[in-house]
Amino acid sequence: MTSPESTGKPGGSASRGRPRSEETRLKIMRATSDLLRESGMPALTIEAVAARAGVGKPTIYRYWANANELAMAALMETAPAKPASGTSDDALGRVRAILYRISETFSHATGRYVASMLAASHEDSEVSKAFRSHFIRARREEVAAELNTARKVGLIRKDAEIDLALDMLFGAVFYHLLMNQAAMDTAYMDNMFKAVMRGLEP
Amino acid sequence: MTSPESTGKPGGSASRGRPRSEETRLKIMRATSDLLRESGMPALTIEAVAARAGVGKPTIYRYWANANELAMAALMETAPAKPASGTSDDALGRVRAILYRISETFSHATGRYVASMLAASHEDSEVSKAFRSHFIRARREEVAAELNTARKVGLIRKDAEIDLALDMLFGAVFYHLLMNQAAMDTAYMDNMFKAVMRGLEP
Amino acid sequence: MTSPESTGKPGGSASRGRPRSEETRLKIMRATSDLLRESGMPALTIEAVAARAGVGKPTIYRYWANANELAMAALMETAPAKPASGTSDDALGRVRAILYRISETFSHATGRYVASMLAASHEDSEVSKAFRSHFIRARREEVAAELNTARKVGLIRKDAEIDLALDMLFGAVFYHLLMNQAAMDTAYMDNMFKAVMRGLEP
Amino acid sequence: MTSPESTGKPGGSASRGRPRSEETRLKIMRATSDLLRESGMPALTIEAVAARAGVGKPTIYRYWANANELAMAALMETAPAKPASGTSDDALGRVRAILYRISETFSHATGRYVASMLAASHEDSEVSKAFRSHFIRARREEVAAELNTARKVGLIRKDAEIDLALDMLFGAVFYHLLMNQAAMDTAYMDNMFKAVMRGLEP
DNA sequence: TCCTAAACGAGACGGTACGTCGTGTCTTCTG
DNA sequence: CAGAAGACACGACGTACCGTCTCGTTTAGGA
Repeated sequence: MTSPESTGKPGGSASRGRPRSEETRLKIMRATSDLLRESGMPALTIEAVAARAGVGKPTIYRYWANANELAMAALMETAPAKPASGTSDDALGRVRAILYRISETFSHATGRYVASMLAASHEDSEVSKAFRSHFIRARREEVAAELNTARKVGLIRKDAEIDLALDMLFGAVFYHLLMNQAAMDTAYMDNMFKAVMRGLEP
Repeated sequence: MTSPESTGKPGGSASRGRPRSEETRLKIMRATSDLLRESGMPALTIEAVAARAGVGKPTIYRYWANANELAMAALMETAPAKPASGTSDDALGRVRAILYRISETFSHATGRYVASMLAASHEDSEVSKAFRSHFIRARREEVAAELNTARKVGLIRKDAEIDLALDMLFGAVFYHLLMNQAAMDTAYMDNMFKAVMRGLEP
Repeated sequence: MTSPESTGKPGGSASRGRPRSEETRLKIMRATSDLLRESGMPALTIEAVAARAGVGKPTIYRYWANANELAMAALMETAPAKPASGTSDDALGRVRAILYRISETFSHATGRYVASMLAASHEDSEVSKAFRSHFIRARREEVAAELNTARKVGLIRKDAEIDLALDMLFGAVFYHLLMNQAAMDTAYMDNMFKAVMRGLEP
Repeated sequence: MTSPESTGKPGGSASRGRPRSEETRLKIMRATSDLLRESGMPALTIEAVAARAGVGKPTIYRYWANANELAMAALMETAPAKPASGTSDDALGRVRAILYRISETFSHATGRYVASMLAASHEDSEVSKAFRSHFIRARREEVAAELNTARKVGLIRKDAEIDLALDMLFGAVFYHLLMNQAAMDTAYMDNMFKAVMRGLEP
């Protein structure tokens, strides 16, 4: 999933030669995460990763095209999309929980990098797409599912535009993060959530 | 306003030596904008700017600390916060107009860079703050003023939380830009606006 | 012999990584000599050599520490210690021939640089030592051998101090060069030689 | 004598404007000597001298053309050609004393710089000539005078070539310095002197 | 069981840009 | 007006990484 070059090419010569070592990939990922955590993106040079991982530079280039992709890959492995723990029993409560979690995740050091990279990555490389999907699309669909449930149950209007609601919820969270460099506090989040819901309620 | 080091400072030794040349500063700004427009951020090296502007590298470093600050300064001079033209006569209409304008501005090439840089700039350098202020705070306050007017006139609830509304409006616009790499279309924007307003109306 | 870092070193890790390219070294030497010949020491910048040789600057620094060492290395390769051609059949005649040759060598453009560098180099780097050895020690020992022969044959005193004679012979030649910026003329050289010999003869 | 541009132009406009300050010149000389002593030639930049002397760079350039000339000027003021103290009463003894002194002078740190600069300076600027004259020609003529005296008194041959003898004496001293980076020891010097004299004695 | 092709470490290579330093010239203000 | 202060265009410095290459050395398949 992570490595950009699909390994199994059944057609052709069917993978001759020595296969890529999973251990090597792990060493690289580990070194990358460590460097990111300790010194941030600007210090994340291929050179440094190679030295730290005890790996040749070409080996890294075999897997990823540049430092950015490398960072994305590492962040995806390091910060897995953990499911919302301690779920409430009503759909809207669960939505709120998810938003809380997101707000917190992205307010921490590493999360900040993820946010920057999400905003800055224009290219549509494989890794870039995977990254977006991993960190946004996935959570977005999580919330979308809950809202659909809520709609079915009648908690929100039948003709409520889910997509719009998602833009507003996520938008507010991220914009607040961007502006204030900190997670939303509970009260503010609740207000925001209520305001959006007011626009959706029957 | 733009140059990071205020020139005046009558306190101290009252500006000894040859004063900095405004013309030089302009040449640098011009070269920077040109390079940004033609080839984008990755091509914006101090080296290239110096060559293009016919200026020594140290001169650039005298004014700005790195390529990022340089870019921000240039973008601020180049893309001035033009006031909303063709203003409607009702406050909410004007808000919508402003949001449209923002959405369009940031969907164009240069605007995309501005957005990325806004999201990516962690440091709180002087220039960085000015940049945020120039591109966001200013527009935000423009809208805030309109919403306050609307509140006074009774178009929205007396206890409506303006700040929250601003987060939602701007958040939705930027988040949409980020996700879809394009400006909101008219209909979508109208829906969004209506939804937020529904949360605020009396 | 010339390259400062001996390549062999069988002890240790036995030359890992891509080996240094002899061709590259040659390109650098060639460019250096050319620049020296055409424009002299002040024009011998690492930058210029790199450009001319079609080589990266770091590559040059991998081999030599600074422009001076680079120049020395190139001069050693370019101006090889050619043996005295047309040797006479008596030892003292051969000595005189060698001195002539030295006087001429160091009175030409490149030779002047060599002389300056010999006089100016204080440090005792590897290259610096090799340089001295190449241009002085070697010739000196050539002459020393002849004088020893002469002593055996009885042309000069048994207790003649060869080292002293060498200092006087070479000293006079170089000092004259230094003062007059030109090679000794034949007559003057003969006189000098005779005077020194008078101090040594039986 | 030292400053290349003669200050007192009595003819013409009779020194218009503020006259050059001797104090300024002295500050520059002092700073130059100090820097030379403390950190050597490579550290002797116009920039550093200006800063240390509390003087503007243009002021330095008004007096000297480059760092080399500046150094020469300072060395000439700092290391004055002190006359041979404790003179013996015979001419050859005095010659030997002078040579001793030279050998010692040029074996010390600053002297080494002087020697290098003597050897390396190709250009024939005003200062360069003065420098040579100050450090060599003067001593040379000192010795020449003694040798002429000796010739008159009959200590050396009537037809002895004084110039040649000077080349040999000074040559041996400087060459030895160059090769051994140290002053001649007494015994060696005596031997050398005797050997040259043997070539000259009646 | 060999053969062979790819992965791997190491590091040299041609480059590009960095940020700094020094040069020598200039411009402005102060004494 | 000389002189200090320092901005300026220029150019070289030595360093850091880039991404590619060439080595010698594993490490598995497929022959």
